[in-house]
Order: sequence, then C-alpha cells, then structure tokens
Amino acid sequence: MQPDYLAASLNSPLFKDIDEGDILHVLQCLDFQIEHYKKNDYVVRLDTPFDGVKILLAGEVAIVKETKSGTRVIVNAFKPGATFGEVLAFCGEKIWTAAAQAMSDSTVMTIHPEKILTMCQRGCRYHQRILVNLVLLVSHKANILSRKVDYLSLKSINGKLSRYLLEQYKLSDNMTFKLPMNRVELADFLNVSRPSMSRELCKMRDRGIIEFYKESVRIIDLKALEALLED
Amino acid sequence: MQPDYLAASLNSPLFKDIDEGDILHVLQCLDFQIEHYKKNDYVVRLDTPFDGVKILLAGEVAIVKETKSGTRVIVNAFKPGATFGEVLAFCGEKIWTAAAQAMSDSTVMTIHPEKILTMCQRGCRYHQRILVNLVLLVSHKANILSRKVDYLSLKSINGKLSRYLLEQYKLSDNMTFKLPMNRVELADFLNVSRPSMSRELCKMRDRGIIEFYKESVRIIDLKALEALLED
DNA sequence: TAAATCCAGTATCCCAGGATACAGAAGGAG
DNA sequence: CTCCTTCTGTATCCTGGGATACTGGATTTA
Repeated sequence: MQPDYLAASLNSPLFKDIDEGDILHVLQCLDFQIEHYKKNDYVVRLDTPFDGVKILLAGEVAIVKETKSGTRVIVNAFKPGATFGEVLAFCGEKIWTAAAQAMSDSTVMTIHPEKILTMCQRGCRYHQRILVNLVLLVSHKANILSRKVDYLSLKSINGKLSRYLLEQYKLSDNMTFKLPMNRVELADFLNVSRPSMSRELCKMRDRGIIEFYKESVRIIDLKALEALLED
Repeated sequence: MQPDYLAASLNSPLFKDIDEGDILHVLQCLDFQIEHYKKNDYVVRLDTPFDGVKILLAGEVAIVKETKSGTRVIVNAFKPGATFGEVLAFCGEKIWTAAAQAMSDSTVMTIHPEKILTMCQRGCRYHQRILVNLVLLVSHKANILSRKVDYLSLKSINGKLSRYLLEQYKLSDNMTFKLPMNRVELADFLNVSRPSMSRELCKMRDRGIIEFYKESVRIIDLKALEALLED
C-alpha cells in the first residue's frame, strides 16, 4: 500500500475522524482496487454493471449525463476526496445510471459496498464512525439533489435566477458577490438556454434590481429580487 | 407506550431487522412525540424550525414543494412506515425546506436525530443496525430525488410522459399497467399543467402509441414511445 | 334521486422562452 | 501586434405549453 494513497484517502469525508492507523486497517478489510485514468477517459460508463463505490484520490472527475440527441451535460464535478456511486450502492442499483469522465488525469479507488455495511460485526470503533460518515455523506448528496429539484421546479427564468442570486447572497452575506460559474454553466445548471438567461439578467439590471460586471454581481433592490421569486 | 404505535414503528425501514423488545428500548431512548393530523392538514410547514425526523405511523402524507403563486409539485407520497426529515437532520438544516401535507387522516411520530447518531457510544447491538438502515434509507431517498431531477430536466411534456410511462412499464413488466396517481397528481409530479398533459396524452393515443382508460394504460407502440424520449 | 363535488378531456388565446445567428469584448498564443 | 478563441449580450423569429373556462361523466352525500 503506497502511502500517497493513504494520505489521499484521509481527505475523504468517508474517513473523517478516523485516524491514520485505522484507515490503513479499514482499507485492508475493504478489498479495494486502484485505477488510473487519462484525461477524457471514462471512469464509469452509462448502463454498465455497477462495480463499487468510487473514491477520487487524485485528479478531477465529472458526472456527465448525455441525451440521445448527443448533448452532454456535466451534472457534477468532483475533486480529490469526493466519493461517487455510494447512492447506487446502497439502494441496490445494478448498473451505473450516469457516466463519469476524467476531466484530467485521475486516480480512483474502488471499494465494495457490502463490506462497508457488514465488515465489523465485532464492532470496531471506526466501523461505527464510517457508518455515521456515510449517513452524513449521503444526506449531503440528497440535500444537493433536493436543491436541484427546487430550481428545476420553478417554471420561469426569473424565478430560477432570483432564487439562485438570493442563495449566493446568503452564502456570501454580502450584496456584492462573485458567481462561481460562467454564463454557459449557470444556464445549464438552471436548465435554461443561455441567451434567454442573459436576456432576463439584463432586464433585471435595466429595472434597477441588480448590477453586474462579468462574474461580479451586486444586488441593488433586495425586495424586488425577492418579489421575483413568486413566479 | 401504546402497543399500536409500537406495531406501526415495526413497519418502518428505520427499524428493520430490530426485534420488538429492542425497538421499545430504542424508542424510549429517542424522546419521541406522537401527533395526529386531519386530511389536508400540514404536518410540516415550509420555512418553520426543523423539529425532528418524522415517521408516518398511519395515514398518508405527501411532500409538496410550492411556490407562492401556487404551483405545486408532489415530490413524494408516503405510506405508513415511511420516514421524512432525515435528510435535513443529517445535513444540519435548521428549517424545513419543503412542506408535508396529510393526504388523509394521519399519525406521525417525531424523533430527535442527534440521538440516533450518538445514543449508543456503548455500542448496543441495534444501534449499528439503525445506522445501516439509515444509510439504506437516505440512499433510497437520494435515488428518488435523482430520478426526479431526471424528469424535471426534460423540457418537453412528451419527453417526461414517455419516460414516466416507460418506467411504469418496466416496473410492471407488462404492456398494460395502472397509473398510481390521477391526472392532477401526475401533472404535479411531472411539473406540467394538467390540461397540457392531457392534450399530449391524447395525442399519443391518437398517434396509436398508447391506449388508456382511466388509470389503465396500455403501450401499443413501444418503439415510438421510446423515440419520444429524445426530447 | 337530486344535488354537490370531483375528475378528465377539449378549445381558445397568447406569451415566455428556445433556437439561431451575429457582434463586440477580453484574453491568450505566437 | 495580429490572429484566434472564448465569453457575453442582443435581435429576430416562432412554437410549446400555460392559463382559463367549459363540457360531460363519475362518485359521493343527503
């Protein structure tokens, strides 16, 4: 076992609050494999047999969903320490329901989910901790999905945009903040077309509700922005 | 502790594989409350303080997300034994991010989440089991949300409908099946207006792709239905 | 058995926003 | 500096589907 993998594993929320010696121990129980991928390689292909929970040790991996018409949408982008596949694992899916692609050269660890749930009938102290971490991890994923549903459930672009801007405002606790994505990505995230979003964004500006320059946004009329939520 | 509540708790996936005596024990640790609701009562209101994980003991409860203008999306409908609020609990939300409404007269148990993660530092045999159940439960929720996102990401009513019908077909493994909801609920679920959905449904029928009478649906031209997926 | 209520289908109107194409700005590479 | 690419805003056109209102059938209540 190379120590660099161990170090990378330490970053994963799955192993949070478990100390180094124990992680080594856990990993040995878990029957893991490690694989390397080059940029643009598929780490996981859609509709292929599910083979285990993945932990990204190094590089960058994105979850991509592709429509039959050929358009590819990046659903989620992961940095080292992130895990994926755990939701599929624990709800008994047998195949991957999305593809994962390396955005840069990446190293991925695969572990077998059954062992996580059953490995320590004897009750090692870190086993409990892993289960708690798993609960937190999966809950977090579910929460992100839930937020996604919120956005997608809104029908108007104004509604989506104002909700998004208000959330960014709350996160930064400042009327001026920077958008974490460019226009194309934001439009994808809100599931609207880029020109339409741009149009509405500018309308808001013209109505004196917001100001923006590049990725910087400033909320001018908070009340008016909140009022836009209602549609 | 009334035995009927105990019996109802036994049905919950949260307590799966825990025997009766232990459930009684767990419940006593968990500091639970029980409340009754009439049809259409709100079990939980949007934006009110989060008060604990809910277990539906009797009746029917639906999670609804609604905008002020009245657009309503049924995210999920629950039967006795189902739990909700556990995702919020374990990602540290302080307020309810959706409303829950009783679809019929219902009884709901509320338990306090901190205790689930920490109650048994001494390692009772059922504690571990509850954590495993929680992982399974939350994963299942995340999976449902993921499916929901898939529906909402489709832009055309045809796309949503055909995806939904194909899923029902796969579930029943039969070209003829019954829809589990009426038209209003289905329209809510797919986040489209009821008349528009009705229109598209009838178009499909007129094109010889499906047949339907009330809640019964029969797929006639599977290939054509699959072709509609290509939004 | 009449009245009230719920449910599904249909028609009409009309607008939010998608598709597309283009233009100017900004940054990077040679 | 010049070319090239990426990003954003803008205009034009046009359709999918939302809002609304009405129908008739089914179900429930009295």
